[in-house]
Order: sequence, then structure tokens, then C-alpha cells
Amino acid sequence: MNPKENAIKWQKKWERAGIFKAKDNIKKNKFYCLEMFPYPSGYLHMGHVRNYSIGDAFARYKRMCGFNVLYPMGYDSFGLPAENAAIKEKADPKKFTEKNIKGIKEQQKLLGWSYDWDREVQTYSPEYYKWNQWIFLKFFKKGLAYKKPGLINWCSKCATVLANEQVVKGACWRCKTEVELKHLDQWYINIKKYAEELLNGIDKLKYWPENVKTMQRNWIGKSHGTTIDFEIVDENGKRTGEKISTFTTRPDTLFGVTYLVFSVEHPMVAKLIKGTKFEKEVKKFVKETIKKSIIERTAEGKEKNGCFLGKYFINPANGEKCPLWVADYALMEYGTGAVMAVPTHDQRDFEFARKYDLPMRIVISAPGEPLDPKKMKKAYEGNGMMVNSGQFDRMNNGKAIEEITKWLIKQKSGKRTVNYKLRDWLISRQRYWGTPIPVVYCDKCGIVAEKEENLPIKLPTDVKFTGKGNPVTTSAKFVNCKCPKCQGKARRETDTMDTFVDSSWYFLRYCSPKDNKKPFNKTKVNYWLPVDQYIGGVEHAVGHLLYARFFTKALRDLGLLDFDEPFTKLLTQGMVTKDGAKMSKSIGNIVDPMQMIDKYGPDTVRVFILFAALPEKELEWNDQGVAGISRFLFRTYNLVDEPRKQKKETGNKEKTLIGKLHRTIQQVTESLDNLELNRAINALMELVSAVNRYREEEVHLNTYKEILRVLTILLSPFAPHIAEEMWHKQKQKGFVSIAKWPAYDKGKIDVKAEACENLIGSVMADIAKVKELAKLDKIKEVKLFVASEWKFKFAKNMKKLLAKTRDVGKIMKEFMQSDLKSYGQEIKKMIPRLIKDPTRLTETILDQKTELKILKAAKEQIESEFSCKLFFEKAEATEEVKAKQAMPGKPALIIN
RNA sequence: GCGGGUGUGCCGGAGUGGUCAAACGGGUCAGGCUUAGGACCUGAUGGCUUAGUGCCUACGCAGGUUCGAACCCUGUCGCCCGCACCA
Repeated sequence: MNPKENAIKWQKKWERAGIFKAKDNIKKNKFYCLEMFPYPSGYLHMGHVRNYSIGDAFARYKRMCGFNVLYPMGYDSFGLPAENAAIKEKADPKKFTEKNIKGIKEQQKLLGWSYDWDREVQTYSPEYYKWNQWIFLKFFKKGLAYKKPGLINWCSKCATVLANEQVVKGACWRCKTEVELKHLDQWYINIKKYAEELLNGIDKLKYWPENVKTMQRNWIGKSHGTTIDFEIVDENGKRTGEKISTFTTRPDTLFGVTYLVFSVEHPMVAKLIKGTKFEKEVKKFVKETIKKSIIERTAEGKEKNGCFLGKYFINPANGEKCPLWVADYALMEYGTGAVMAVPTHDQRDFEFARKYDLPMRIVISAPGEPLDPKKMKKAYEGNGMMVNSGQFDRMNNGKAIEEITKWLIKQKSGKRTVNYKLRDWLISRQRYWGTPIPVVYCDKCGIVAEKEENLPIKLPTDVKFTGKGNPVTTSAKFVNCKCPKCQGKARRETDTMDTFVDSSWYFLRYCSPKDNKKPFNKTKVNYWLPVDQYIGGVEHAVGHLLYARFFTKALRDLGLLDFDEPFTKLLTQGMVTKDGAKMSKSIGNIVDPMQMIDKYGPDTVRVFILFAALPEKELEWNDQGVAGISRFLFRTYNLVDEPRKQKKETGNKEKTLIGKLHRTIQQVTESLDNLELNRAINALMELVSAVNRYREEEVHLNTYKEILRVLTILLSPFAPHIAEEMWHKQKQKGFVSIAKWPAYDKGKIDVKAEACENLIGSVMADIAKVKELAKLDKIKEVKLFVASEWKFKFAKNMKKLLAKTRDVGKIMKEFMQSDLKSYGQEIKKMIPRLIKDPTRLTETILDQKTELKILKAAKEQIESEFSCKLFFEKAEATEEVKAKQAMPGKPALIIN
């Protein structure tokens, strides 16, 4: 059998029979297994192979368990690479994308992943992005999508703005270019409105990995605090009538405020310095700071810089007049963009105050020696007793947070505030290959939404890719349009949507991919969703996974669906590495899945990648390991390809092998349920070894057949093509891919037999030794000494004891006081377990008959193989042996 | 700094209170079978020892709980990942 040819053969048969199609059958139990759809880069890498092999094994398993399984695939096919290719190679992005989809799909089919291809979704098609636009309009009408001027992240290389989530360590997530800040008018989606629900919802995601949940919590970044207003005064203490708001989580330190800083982008800065002698210097400072990149500004351990504004403010707590500064360490994006500074109790303020020699005052006492602002080397950020704080003195600072907030509210200079780090999602992109934002700008009517019936607003095709500016703007036909409201002349929005919009709801489209009236059919979506198992990379923890959750909630509030969370279970698969590093072109350690398939066939690649590590852990690619899997699969296949001649008599290994089979079913089933796929394969390997080891006369033909039949079923989620071929060779009907998953019978799992295995193991070891000796012609007779009597005696006594009393402690005591030597250490080890679970007594300890049986078999084997004679009666042991065998344990081999 | 995770033989990884020198696979070594092949089969693979067997050491490090700990608790160190001048 050629594994690759065999795979292709069965793939064609599956396709013809259409066995993987999901039915919108509302009565049957559904299971929605979803993988993060790929960006079609044209080739499949090992990360894909891992992701989809996990999903496929699971989808196949669930299908075989009788679920109505939805297992779809699609392509996240808008995005920059296609457009960059267009610029570079003068290709059409559409053709480029279609070519790539074709390529990647061929490879996916070759791996035998059991998708329902009828439901394929491609985000670049007008039939799909029409609904992006439709949803956008719904959001727009609800105020969830809006345009506003703002300070945005700009990537000069990609020539577009980026969402917050797309800035990684101050650089563009895609090209790693340092991000600049710019003031621009941009489209946003009001995800912040859902911040609270998104945060609370995390607690309900019981089956999500902890790290992903933590990342989302941190990203949303909720903090409770107080907004405090300060009145601004001039040098003489005269009120200017202006107020400044600050956000703090530590209102207890209010009495320690000695100055206040604005961020350089704060709009009040310019107002306060206008026409003063400070104007020139401050402006210079602000300009220089803004010019610096985010990376530079947020570098670790960076010295803080600032500039005095020439104005002051009044601390409402003590009426003190303190200076106003602008500083580079205050961030416009967080809180109000202004910070009340408490040098003694905040490290950043401390550093700043030291540098510019600003006053410090202790307001919270630390335990131990009293704090001295002059001697302090760092701020004290811990808890303690309030001091220098008027009426709040001697209060615990935790209580003071509450009391001072109450007091501020009463004074009308403060309020409780909940602050989030999460910011609204910036979705407009100044690029071509994306969904056009369906609005127009009319001189008369302003921003006007397109009419629904005009959708889709198709991407223009008469554009030039110059590499400069947004190509969409080069299409006059597209830009110049009519206002949907007044029919007058208007300009069309040329920005396109972030591709993360596309992927925020694609999993809904799979339920009714051809619907041309709605983005998705509500009934079907309510049937299939939420996704039961989602699988993908952890890199989407705060991007895609948060957006998709948001979309679900927003669409729910639009009445389009009836659930709150899209993904019930999430698995983030680990990286695939080679030589200890992530596979990458630059390191040159890439393993091409296609080469592996040519050499070994898809089953080997799949099984290796599932077996080599737990799905969520890092996986080190190992060529030798792959060869090992290939051998395992051949060994398995050979069981049916070259069947042994079975006898139609009941053999002595019957029970053992059936027990092993049921144990395997149990292990594979349980492992699959927990997505521990490596362990499932592990169990299969053990079964194959066990089947390989028995002898013809040991098992009845029917038993043998049944074992192979079930083994084939168990193998099929992992190595479906080989399993099909095996199924076929066994003359089974239909496809094993949709065969019924076997149930295991706990009663058939022969615990006794399993315990025997150990014994057999040791006997076998002895046989091996005998073999060696036999070869050397050194023995004529072999005596096997069995000393197992003690076990049964002991067990009996134990049973009696347990029957008398249930006081385990007492038994323990009695036992420890008794003469251990007479029992031996073996027994000592055994006791507590017996106490723990007396019912296992008969299971753990073999009955004498079984043990003798095994030994008899071993004896026969040895005798026939080596034409020697073997004794194993205790009585035959010589006195000498008895003496040496001070501690009888396992059967021992005596060679005369 | 904060948060999440992790640490077991040559390697990947089992094992989460007792029958454990540690499953299964890979590698290596020895042997078998062979129309010699990257196929298949058997055995060995912590240390010291034996006729059989047994003993010692080991699960990052240090303590603790327990009759008994790789497993539970405390502290500590290393590694990986995420966030980070978030007021």
C-alpha cells in the first residue's frame, strides 16, 4: 500500500459519498467544531497542519459518536499581503488571492480533513463583504460605529492606521515597523460600550485556557478609582475659572499631592500657556516629546522629563497651591490624561519630583521607622496609617480611600469612576484590499450611510497600485458618487475595513453560507452556535477572540441572534518548533508538510503531529519520530493485510485481549473527550503491540476479528485513510469514518488479567535469560520456584481484620507494631492500599489458579522452545534455595 | 514590576499520595530474520552487585505534613509566555 495514493483514493470516495456534510437538522444533537480560518498565503505550514489535524480528529470523533457535526472551512482572504503582491508583482490582488486559495485548499484536501466544503466562506467575495457593510450600517445607525478625530497609531510602511490590538510593543504587528502617533479622522467601533460585559463574560468561559482569559482581563483593564477635579489658579492664587480632572486609584494620598502633570497631548496645555512667558519653552518640550516614537517614550527605565506651565491649582483637601507641569510620563490614552502627583507614594512621581526638586509629603506611614522624604530612596506604595491628612489622620488608608472619596463627592470635587484600558476599535484602513466602508460624504448632508439596497459597495477595479497612498482613491468612478439622501454630488469613503471585522462573525456565516437575504439565518445560527470547540493560535487572544465576543453581543442586541458568547470551549495549540526554535524562513528550519506527505502520506504526518505533544504544548519536529509513526501505522495495517490463521477455538488469552481492547476503548475515548490526543494514540500503540504479541492458538477467530474491527474504528479519527483501507480489507460495510464509535464495557476490562501482565512480564524476562543460557547449552533442567502462598494467607487475614472493624487507624497501628519481618517488605507496601480500598483486594491479588495458569503457560513455552525441563513446585525447591529466598516475592527462576 | 504557565532518564513525554527505576514512542547498543531493505521481530539502555536476587540514588533546590510524597503544603531558583511609565 502506498500511503499517499491510498489517501487520495479514499478522499475521492468520501467526496463522492458526501459523508461529511452537516445537515441543518434541528432535532439531532449538534456539534460545532471550528478552527481559525487561514489567511491564504498559498501554502500550508506545520502550524496549520497541527491546528487542523487536532480539529479534524475531534470532529471525526464527534461525528462517529452520533453528533450532527458542523466542521467548516473558509479563507480570511482580505489583507495586506495580496495588496503588497499587487504592488510588487503588478498582479491583481483578486487573482493573487484566488490562486492562493486554490493552492492551500488542494493541500488541505490532501491531508484528508473532513470539512463540509459546501459551506466554504471567502471573505474577499462581494457575497460575504456585502454583509460586513450591512452589519456596519446597523452599527452606524445604533451609534456603535462612528467617525471621530483622534490620536491614532500609524504604520508608515503599511501606510495605514492600526487598531490598538495591532500594535505590539510599540510596533506594527505585521511588519514590525515602529508606530507613529498621528491626528486623523477615523472610523471606530464602540467596543468600549461592552467593556463591562466582555469582562464579566470571561468568568463564564469555563473551558477557556487561563492565560487567554487573563490576557483579555488585562487588556480590558478595569480599575476602580476616583476622578478628582482641581481648580486652576494663577501665580497670585487667583482663580482662572478652569478646572482640571484627574483619575486616581489612590484618593487616600490626596493630602500628599504636591504637583500635577499633564500629558503632552492634553488639550489644556496649549490654553494654559498661551501668551505667557512659559509658552515658548513648553511648546518646544511638547513638540520634541511628540516627535519621539512610542518605543522611545515608553522604554524601560527611561528618565522622566517635564516642564513647568507657570500655573497652579488648589488641592481641595488642604487648600494648598501647587504647580502644574507637563510631563512625558503621563499618558493621554489612560484616565483623563492628567495625573495628580504624590511623590512619596508613587514611584514615578517620586523620580520626577527628585529630578525637578519638587516638594514631598508623607501621608501614609509605613510600619517600622517613620518615613522621611529627604532620606527616602523610593516611594512607599504599601498600606499604612494616614498622617498629615487632617480629619482622616490615624485612619487605615484602605478605609481612607472610601472616606475621602465620599468627602470629595460631598464637596462636589470628585466622583467615583471606573476606568478601562480598552479603547474603541479603530477599523478604518487606508488600503485597497478590504471591505469598503459604505458611507459617502455629501457637502450638504455630511456623512451619509449608504442605502441597504445599494449593497454591496464593490471595490473598484480601475485602480493603480503605485505603492503610495490608498489605491482606492485613484478610481474616480468609485470616489465620485451621488448622495443617497439628496442625490447631489458626493464623495465616497475610500477607507476600507480592518480585516478583523471579517473574522469577527465568519463563524456565523458557515451556518447559512449562501443566504442572500441576511448575513446569517437566525434559526440556523441559534441551532449551531455557540461553537462547541474552537481551535487556534494564542496570538489571537486579545485581537480576534475579543472582537468576536464583542460582535456576538452587539449582534444579539440587534436581535439577530440569541446567545451571549460565541465559543464555549477554546483550545490554543502550541507552536511547532524545529531545533528548539519556531519554524521560520530566516532561521531556515522549515519543514514542508507536502514533502512529508510525499514521503510518508498524510496519515503519518497527522498522527505524528498529534502524538508528539499535548495539543496546547510546544511541539518539536523530529524526523526520526515521524519515521517511527510511519512504522507504527504499517505495523497496524499489516494486522489486516497479512492476517494470521486463527483457530476457531477459544484460547487462553481470550479474556486478556478483550480486556485490553476495552481498556483501550476507554482510554482513547476519555483522552479524546479531554483533547489529550497524544494519549489516545499512545493507547492505540499499546493495543497494537498487544495484538502483535499473542499466538494463534490463544484467541478465537471471532475475537480476533472483533478486535481488529474496533481497532480500525479507534484509529480512524487520527489516520483516517489507512483506517478506511483496513476497514475495506476486513470486508466491513460503508466507511469507517462514519462508523459507530464503540462503547466500552467496564466489566470486560479484566483487572486481574492486567495484574497478570506484570507477572507475565517477569516470567518473560526469565524466559529470555533461559534462552541465552539455552543457547550456550549450559542447562538441561530448569526449576521455577513460585512463592506466592503468602499473598493469599495475608489477604485472608486482612479481610478478616477489615470485616471486624472499620477503624483504619487502629489496623494501621496494630500492623506497625507487628513483626514486619515475618511478612516482608512487599506486604508492608501493600497494606495501606488494601485498607484504602478493601474491594480491590481480590482484584490486586491474583487468585492462585490464575497465577498457576500463567506459570504453566510459561513453563510450556520454555520447555518447547528450549527442549529442557522445568519444575515449578514449591516443594521441589531445595533447602539451599529456600534459605537464600529470604523474602519471597515474584516467581523466581532456578537453574540447576 | 504585575499576571499566567512550567521544571521527571539521551530526547519527546506518562505518572498527581502506596504494587514506581518510571508507561508509550524516538534515539542508541546487542541479537534474530532475511531474495540485504530507510522493512520486520527480540532484548538491553540510573549506579553497584547476583546463581537467583537484592541494595542505593532520582522526579529544579530547601524545608514541612504523613506510617509512606515526583504527586499535598511553605519557601526558593531556573525557564517560557503575556502586559507594562495604566496614575
